[in-house]
Amino acid sequence: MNKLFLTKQSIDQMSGVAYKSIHQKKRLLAYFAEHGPSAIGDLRRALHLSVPKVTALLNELMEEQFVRDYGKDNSTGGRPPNLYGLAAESAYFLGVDVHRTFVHIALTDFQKNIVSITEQVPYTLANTPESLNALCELIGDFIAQLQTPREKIMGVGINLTGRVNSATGFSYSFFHFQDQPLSHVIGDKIGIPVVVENDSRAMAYGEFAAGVVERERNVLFLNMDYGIGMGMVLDGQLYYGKSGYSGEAGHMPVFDNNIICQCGKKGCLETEASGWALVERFKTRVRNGATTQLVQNPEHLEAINLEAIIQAAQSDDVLAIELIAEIGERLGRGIAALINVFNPELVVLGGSLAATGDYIRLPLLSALNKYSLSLVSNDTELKVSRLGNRAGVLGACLLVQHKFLSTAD
Amino acid sequence: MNKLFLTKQSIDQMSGVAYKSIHQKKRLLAYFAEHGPSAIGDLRRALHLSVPKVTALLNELMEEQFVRDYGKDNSTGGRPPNLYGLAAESAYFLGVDVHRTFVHIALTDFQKNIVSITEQVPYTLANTPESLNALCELIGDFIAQLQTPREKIMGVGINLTGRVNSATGFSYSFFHFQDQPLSHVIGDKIGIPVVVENDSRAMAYGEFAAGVVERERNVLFLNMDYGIGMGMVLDGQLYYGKSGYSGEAGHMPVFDNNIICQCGKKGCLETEASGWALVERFKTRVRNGATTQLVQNPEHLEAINLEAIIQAAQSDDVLAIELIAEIGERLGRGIAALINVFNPELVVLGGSLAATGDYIRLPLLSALNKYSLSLVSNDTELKVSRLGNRAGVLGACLLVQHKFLSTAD
DNA sequence: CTTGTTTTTTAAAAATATCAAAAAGAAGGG
DNA sequence: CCCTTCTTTTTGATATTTTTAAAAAACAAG
Repeated sequence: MNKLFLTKQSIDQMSGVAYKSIHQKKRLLAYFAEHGPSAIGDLRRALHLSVPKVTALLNELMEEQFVRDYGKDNSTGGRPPNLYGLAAESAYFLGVDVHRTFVHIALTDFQKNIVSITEQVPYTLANTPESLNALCELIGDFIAQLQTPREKIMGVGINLTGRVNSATGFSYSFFHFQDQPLSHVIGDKIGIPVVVENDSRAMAYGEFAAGVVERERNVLFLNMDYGIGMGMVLDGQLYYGKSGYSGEAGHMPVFDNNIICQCGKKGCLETEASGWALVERFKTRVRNGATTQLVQNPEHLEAINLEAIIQAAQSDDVLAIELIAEIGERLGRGIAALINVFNPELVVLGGSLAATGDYIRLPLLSALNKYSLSLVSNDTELKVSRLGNRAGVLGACLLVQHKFLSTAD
Repeated sequence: MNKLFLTKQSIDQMSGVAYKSIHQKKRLLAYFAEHGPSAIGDLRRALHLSVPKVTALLNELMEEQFVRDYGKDNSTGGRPPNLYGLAAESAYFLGVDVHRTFVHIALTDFQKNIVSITEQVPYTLANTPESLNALCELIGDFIAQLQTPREKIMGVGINLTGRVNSATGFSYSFFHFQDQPLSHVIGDKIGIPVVVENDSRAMAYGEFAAGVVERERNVLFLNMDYGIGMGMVLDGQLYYGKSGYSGEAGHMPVFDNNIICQCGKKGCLETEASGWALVERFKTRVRNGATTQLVQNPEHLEAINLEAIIQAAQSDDVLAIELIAEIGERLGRGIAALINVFNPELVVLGGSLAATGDYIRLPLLSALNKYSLSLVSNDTELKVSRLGNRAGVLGACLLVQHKFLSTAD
């Protein structure tokens, strides 16, 4: 039954009609994945095929269980068309969102529903083979506990921070121990094809495919955490750059300060407009006598970390709100630069700092008006992530689904 | 004969096979345009068609004069394959590169050769109907003087500065007098389909399709003139953004100065790293007593303009070279930001300032090392435009050709 | 000149589109 | 409430297009 998902080698050995048939079926499924259940007429127009041909393809796909009849659509005057769509339980996709101290793992069905999810599984990310093994075990455990039969899981998507080239399957910042691509290494261990992806890009895709993005085709997604990452959807496609290192917005040199960034350079956006900068500024203010819910004794600043500050802001801590606004204002300068360059329809604020909602969004918005060309920024909406901390793990699942239905070859 | 180039309306009325046949033929021609003369076997693989089908299509295209037999390729051991390619004289494309005080006009054949070109035609760009009429007359004069029959000119590409949406045909900064798109307005006047495009984007496409770009698929093109514009080729496609306003790199807020930019904001890249900034700094230095070939009397600074400074640098004027290096250094900061975001394979330096070659390129390069993540900038090459001041006009021609062969619908 | 290799042509087989007919509702009238 | 008419979708038979597979052709090398 799993005849649709093939390796690149087998494509060359395939006969012309076999290739064509698979290509057409994938295009049908991809159309369903993007547009939901559809009538034969729509499919015909979109794929430039005849009605009988589409009917035949759909019948085969229904035989293969990938497609299901979704009943009648509302009539437009005459006979109502039949709707066909993906059969939710015919294929599943697993996503793993790896953070420094925990992972999220989720399984989605063919209809993009979350079937099973475990969040905040304790895990320590380190660039060691042991850490990689531990990750594979966590994935194995998750699969073992599922109701879903293993062979129905068509792929596993894994998000990692740092430099990842999802086309080749290589991760350079983490787990780069072998000559083989990491995706193959893990894929061999767990026996399911693997796609590795950069975390911010996966989050961007999550919001794009199932989040706050509606019809927009040019979207910037800001992953605001301790650092600042960015995922970009341009002309409806995830953008990678030459070797998957795009989106390092946090290291744009936009300030004239002397703060040394993690990357070793000075003046990076991150040095003044990131979770890291927020924590530093918070500590400095407390040391200088500012009061906050978070700490009573200015000698003991251990309790101050990013999550704590975000929580404090949500409980109306004045200092937290004030400093988050400052961060938003500075971030606005960086985003203004990006808007001038990309002319996007939408900028999505994501990552842990996005949980502060309008506390960060509104100062950012006013900075945008200050720094970006008004004509350009009038084109651009600014929204807060809808998926929140599930953006990554959902993005991983959906990205695997997308890759399996892609006809790029 | 001109059956391949159709309006969008007629596509819907077309029968399925007619559409398919045109689609396939266009794909063949587009393949030739990109890869040059090719053998049937290559075409078969690239288009996923059978050999007899490709043969039949080629025969029709040869009948229609678009394709020509280019003789035998070198044998790989057995029978040598026949090469087919575009017939240079079967279709022509006209490009018009509009500057403030002059225009370049050129005609290219189907093989991307320049058939005829007139450069620096005096013309005054103003946002008035008269100026638009004058432009149309210049185009008409150019066509009248050609040997090429008018009906073989498949399209006219026109580059304008400012905000241009080439998909809809609207230009907003210039000639926006009617509700109709500008491309239709001009097209009706001269009787040939028109494509309007932003100048920097057209230049970027020129370098991409026939200039310094070889196999790179992610390329940033800097148009360094009085202002700083940018055209972007991402994943092998020109990037437009939501409404064709992308690439405003000159207005990224990266400096903390108080110089007010043309756009009304402060701190724009252009305020310190553009031809405009170069002229201002040059004047200031001369007023403060610096010596230069350009002026003897510091009271008379009229002779100082961008072209003069560039020429002075080329004749080894120390002040010019020094200030150009300064501009390059500052521009490096902006480009570093872009490289961090785009992870491109190549950044092309174009526009009039590019004529200074290594005088601007080398300081820029060292600034890049200072400001961008080394891993990212190691991926990126920095080259000077090959087409020089012909990038725009050639880009206009090639972009029209590209649009006419596109199967996007 | 023969043999080996690769490309091109050809004719039979398969796949696909077209067009006409049938089916499935919706709307309106008796 | 049922029947007729209207509209649109779906099906089926036929015509067309496309692929397949086998034969022929073109050239290189021995």
